[in-house]
Amino acid sequence: MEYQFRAIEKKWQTIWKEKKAYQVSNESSQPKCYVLDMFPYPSGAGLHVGHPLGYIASDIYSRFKRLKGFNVLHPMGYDAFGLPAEQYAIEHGVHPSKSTHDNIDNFRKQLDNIGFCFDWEREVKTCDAQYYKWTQWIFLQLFNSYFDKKEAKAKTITHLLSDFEKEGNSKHICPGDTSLQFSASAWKGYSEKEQQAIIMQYRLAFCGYGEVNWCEALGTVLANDEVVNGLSERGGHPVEKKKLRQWYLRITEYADRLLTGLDTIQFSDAMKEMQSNWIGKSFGAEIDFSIHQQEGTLKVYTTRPDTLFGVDFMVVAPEHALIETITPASHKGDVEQYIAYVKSRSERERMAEKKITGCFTGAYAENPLSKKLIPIWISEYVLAGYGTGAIMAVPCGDERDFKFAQHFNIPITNIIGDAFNGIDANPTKEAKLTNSDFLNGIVQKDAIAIVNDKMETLGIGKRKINYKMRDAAFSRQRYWGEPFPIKWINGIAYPMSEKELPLLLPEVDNYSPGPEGEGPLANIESWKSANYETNTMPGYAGSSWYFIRYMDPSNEKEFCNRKVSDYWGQVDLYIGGTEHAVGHLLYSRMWTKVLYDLGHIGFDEPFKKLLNQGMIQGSSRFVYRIRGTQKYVSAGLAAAHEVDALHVDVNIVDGVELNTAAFKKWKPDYAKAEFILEDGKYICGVEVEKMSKSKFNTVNPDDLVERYGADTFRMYEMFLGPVEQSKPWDTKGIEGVHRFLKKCWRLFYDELKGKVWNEEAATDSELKVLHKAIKKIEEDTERYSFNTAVSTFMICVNELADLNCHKKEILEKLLILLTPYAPHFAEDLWQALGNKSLIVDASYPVFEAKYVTESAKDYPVSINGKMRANISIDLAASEAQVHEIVLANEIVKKWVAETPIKKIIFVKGKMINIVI
RNA sequence: GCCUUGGUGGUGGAACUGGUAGACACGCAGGACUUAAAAUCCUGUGGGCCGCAACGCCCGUGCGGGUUCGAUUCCCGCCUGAGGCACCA
Repeated sequence: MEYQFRAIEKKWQTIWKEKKAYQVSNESSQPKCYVLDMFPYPSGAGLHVGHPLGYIASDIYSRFKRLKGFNVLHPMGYDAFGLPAEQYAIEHGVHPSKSTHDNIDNFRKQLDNIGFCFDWEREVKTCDAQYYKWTQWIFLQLFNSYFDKKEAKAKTITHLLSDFEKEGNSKHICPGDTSLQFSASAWKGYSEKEQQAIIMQYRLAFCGYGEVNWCEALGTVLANDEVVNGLSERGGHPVEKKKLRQWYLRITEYADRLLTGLDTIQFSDAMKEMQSNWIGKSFGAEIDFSIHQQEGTLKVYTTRPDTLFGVDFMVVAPEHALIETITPASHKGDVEQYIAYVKSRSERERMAEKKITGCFTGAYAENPLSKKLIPIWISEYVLAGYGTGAIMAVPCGDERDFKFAQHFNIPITNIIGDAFNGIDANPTKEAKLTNSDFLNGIVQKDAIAIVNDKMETLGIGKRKINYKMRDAAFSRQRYWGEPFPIKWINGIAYPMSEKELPLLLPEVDNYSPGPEGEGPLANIESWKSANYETNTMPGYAGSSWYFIRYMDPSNEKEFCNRKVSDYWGQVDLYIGGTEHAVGHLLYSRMWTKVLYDLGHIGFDEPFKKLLNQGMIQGSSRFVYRIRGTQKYVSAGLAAAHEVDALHVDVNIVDGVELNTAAFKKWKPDYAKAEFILEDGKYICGVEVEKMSKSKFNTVNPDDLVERYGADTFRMYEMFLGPVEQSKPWDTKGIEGVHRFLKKCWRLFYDELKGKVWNEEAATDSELKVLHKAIKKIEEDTERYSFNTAVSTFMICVNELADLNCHKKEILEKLLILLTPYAPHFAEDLWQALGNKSLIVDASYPVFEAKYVTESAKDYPVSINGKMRANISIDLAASEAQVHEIVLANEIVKKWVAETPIKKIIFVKGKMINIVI
């Protein structure tokens, strides 16, 4: 009987479904284990081979834990709101809800194909009203809360208001405007509008103004992804910065807790490093520079107040408010021209730029200590969003400042003596200061406190802790997202009541943007007249709390019952890619902390352990559009033109040759494409990069499952390499895994004889093979080393085949070991062996050391670190005996010869090294 | 540019805490079975050198240094691939 994988897999998938084999209860006497995948965005491209990598890993771990006696929660759902569905709607006129649900159906089919043990009764879709009702509810919690600095936690606004009534805001520094101060009586005297404007400055979800990528020609705001080289990806129109009203989350208030919380969770060091760099806590000072012969001060933030006497120029961000007032008429033209140039550039371009650009404002600041006049420049490398949007430049100590000074011939003051060589800046803190008045002779790092004290005494500056992280923009001028439960009346944002939720996303027939940069909802009469907010929430809203909803997915009264969330608690294992390091993984941590602070849940970190699956990379194909035209030039000729490389769907490319007819049909934008061919062909560019729908380089797993079966596919994805490691997708090698399963099958069945397993008692050598495998596979699974577990299975089966072992006693245990990896295969043979219950309900075999103990070890013997011989020595032998045995060995004698032995290193159970 | 991370045979990878580099596979070559193919099985397979062979020797984990009895593993410098950089998710 042959291994009929397709029949077996279909059969067991049906039975599992009928028996509800993977349904999980919220009540159990067993210990709980919550294993979670980052849920997918259901793209039109369907599931690609990169998705299942993490899902297979989590599935293996879940099944393993279940076999080990845990009550395992392992759910799946869809992150279903987002830009691509809307894009698709604009291009094809299909309602995002329809395309999203079609995509979800397709995803579900593909997932089911692979045999995951998800409890589908807990499925969540972020675009379902019954789900986003609670996303809106959490938004209201954020809107109705502020961050109390003394208690370092979120509290409801009512606390704040009662304090305002009693004592104004003396106890509550305003996070939105630190200079804001008012008394109780002033507070009572404010109009409602004024009061609401102040409260807004405290809310954790608040409204403000921010810059967006604005495309005038399309009349819409574009995502960074939709902008290529300053032009819109659709149509190639110019894009510039525009200020719009936006919602934000005041995540900066949580900066410290997000930082310290990292110590309590098991994320990789790299991940923690990334998050803490993103938060970017720094200790520095804010210093006020007065403007020469003018009103006003220029406030800068610096981490190096010790270098204050070395300031040779100031640089302000092109967006800085002061520019307007300080620039004399003589310089206005140049300044305006420079600002216009910067407006066309993305933040990324500005930061990555190697070319030095800038413009002198014509104004001067005064050094608050030395009174020296300092020219004020504008440059794109200073960003408005960080610090005060202005820096003091110290060329001798900072590389970027140094290059800037050189480029614009600004004289450099040396304040670090010999430590500055005039060729490179030296960012040291260890040099003794020179040219620095009262600081001369003091080591820089010690001077920091001295300068800070002095400035605080003189009132020209003060110590300041700063964060690189900014508040998170939380609104989109789009249709396909959660509506805000907010009504605008007389310019005041009023929250809707919980009873009015969900505020349903209305149907529209046209997804084009509204007037003045508003979202499509602004085009709906009834929506506008009801005064609803016209923005929608961003993609990450729904994904910031979905892990909680899985615990209690159909609760209509609460986002999650407290008893239930207390039972499941933190996610024990969370698997997903590092690309979410500073987005989703920070937002969801913040939401969890807010919900915890407000008493809705009992844990303040969502994920106890994070495993970062590597990216399965795709092999992308590119076409090259000559800038500003609809001409596409073949890869080999692209160098001769100024071109933009655009991703093209790998499925309309044969190898590297583009199917030009399919390309024209692919997107309406390309319908009028003209091609410049080489040798009659259009050759595409190739690059290995992240597999993603937006790069059109996805490969579908269905064909592989069809050809080799789900179990082979599962094991192959694991066998590819460590789950944390990124690798480009390649199907070669899948045969080997398939052969392994067939070989394993033959331990049970012979093609001619049929069943070959027997009831004979196992021999010592068979038990040794089994128990070696139990130990290694259990350890490997526990430490997520699934690739080496797969090779251990191979070794085990190879050895059992060599021993001609067909004994049920051995094989039955092997099947349990194999269950997490190849569930259909294991289930089928388990039942064939006569078991009545499902194999997922079996218990994991227990390793017994007595079967694998060895009495001797083949020691590698090296001479001066080079391996020369292998000598088998009894493990009980004493060190002296070992020396004797080794020195008596012929090969050792030959190498040592007459040379005196300096020492012999003996590591018991490991190796022997003779030093001569 | 900044942050993070990787680089080991023809290929994917193994070597878990500094202790036999290349497990397990793929591919390739040769062979068995077969009318043939598929499937299956067996043998070999990092590079080089000496040799009929056995055996043996040298080199070898991106590159250049260092620490150590011993380095794929630790340290310093460099080259290079990937992910992220705040509106893709």
